[in-house]
Amino acid sequence: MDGNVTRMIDREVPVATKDRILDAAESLFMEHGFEATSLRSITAAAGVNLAAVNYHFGSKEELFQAVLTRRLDPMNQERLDLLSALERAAAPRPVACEQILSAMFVPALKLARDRERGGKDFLRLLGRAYADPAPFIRQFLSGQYAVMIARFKAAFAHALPELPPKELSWRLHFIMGALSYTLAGTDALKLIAELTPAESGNDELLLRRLAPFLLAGLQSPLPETSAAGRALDGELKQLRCSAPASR
Amino acid sequence: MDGNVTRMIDREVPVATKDRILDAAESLFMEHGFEATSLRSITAAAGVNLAAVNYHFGSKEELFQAVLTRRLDPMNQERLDLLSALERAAAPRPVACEQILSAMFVPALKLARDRERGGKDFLRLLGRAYADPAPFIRQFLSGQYAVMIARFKAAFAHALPELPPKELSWRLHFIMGALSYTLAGTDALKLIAELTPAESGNDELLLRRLAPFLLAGLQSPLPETSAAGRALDGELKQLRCSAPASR
DNA sequence: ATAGGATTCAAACGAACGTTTGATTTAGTT
DNA sequence: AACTAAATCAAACGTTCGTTTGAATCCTAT
Repeated sequence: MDGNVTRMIDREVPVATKDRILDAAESLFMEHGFEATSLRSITAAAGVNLAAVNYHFGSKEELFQAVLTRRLDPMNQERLDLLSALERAAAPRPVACEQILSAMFVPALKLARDRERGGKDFLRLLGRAYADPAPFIRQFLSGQYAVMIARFKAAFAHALPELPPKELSWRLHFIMGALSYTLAGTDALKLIAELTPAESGNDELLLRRLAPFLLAGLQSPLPETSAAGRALDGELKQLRCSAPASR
Repeated sequence: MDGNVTRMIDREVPVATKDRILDAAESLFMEHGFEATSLRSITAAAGVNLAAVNYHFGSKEELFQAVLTRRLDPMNQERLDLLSALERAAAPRPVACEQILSAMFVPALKLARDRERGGKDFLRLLGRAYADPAPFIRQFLSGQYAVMIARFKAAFAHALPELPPKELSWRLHFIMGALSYTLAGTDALKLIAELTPAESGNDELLLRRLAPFLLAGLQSPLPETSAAGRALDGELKQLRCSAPASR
């Protein structure tokens, strides 16, 4: 339709259409979610023909997976490389918790800063994908993360030898929850409203505040000896004695 | 279609259809999300006519809000009542952090246990709604939670006088993230796979492990003095010096 | 018994969806 | 220049969606 169709810059002009689709899909999936985003809106935003998605990617689901894979694979690989470097540097001793956490966060931060390669749009999309009920998304993420999670769980287990494995699993679960929710940036509650716009849009600032919070949680005492655990005990005991379903 | 249409039990048979729709919608919205759930599947599961939703609720969006309101309003009211009771009992002194947390968690636990009134299905739906990008859902939740969040934020501010207000906002944000993610129970990652089925399905056990984790995060040192903050600093300094977008 | 409002029903509405088709254009090889 | 495979295109496919309609039915109050 428009003029600049074939830009023969230096090298690599393999499939401009594919990348245009991926960029548009990344932005629109981020904004509206998977189900609420139509292929017609994606192809219109990308300036390509409607049939191009099915031609290049096969289906809408495969397009979504391609959007995730494009940035997730390098980021997770970088996380693993960082962790390996930390483990080598720590010699026979285990890597400290805060350093393991930094190996998880730094690649995410790096990606958030890189505006030309998706930037925060992608992190928001990723955070949203974690909470999506679609089975194909859950399966896909499980596969993508399996090895990385296993490596990091083992590292944390060495750093926190006194923590039972099950407890560690729970805490990693909580960490992923806080991470994905904050990255998604939905903020259904208006907690962030009182922060300045510059702050609420700054992923780096966000992760730098999240890391200490999660580190403290990781190193917290076991539920049986925690003040919170005992407080819950007290309230629940009352609950059990009172009417189970009053009103 | 079937036989038992008009059950004249004691009192209150006002609108069985409305409740049947709400129950079916709660379960299906929980399983597939808002966009991916059709009114036809809801009305079929409820055993009512397709037009009943628009007749009784007006639209699909209003039905979704009705599903949330039905259980959210009483739960949030109970949270406020609990917090008020704690504040009265603590006299002029501020309520302890762990008790404020318990005032947030106990009503959720109570609802999770109450199978007859939605139980965990509703909590999973709620957790999913937090992460939904649809504007009408975000607006609705903001309105529902505004007063409760304000009250609890003030309580935490009194319990943690040394914590800057902005930092408290962030930490409440992280708490809501971990809470909604764990309640949603999507678990895109296979962290929970190694737990026994009895454990992974037990919301009470989940919240009793989450509370100490979050309490530790709330009481953690400020980012500037935290080990995690310093670890991130170190890694990021390297990052800034190296190539900003290599490969 | 009967009028009248509330509810249920089958049927259809137009719109939007993901996907497919077959012709047409583009780019690269011989 | 002729051939071929890859890529793009307009158009249509069949399906499903949320919503509306108008008649049939149920319940209640007179």
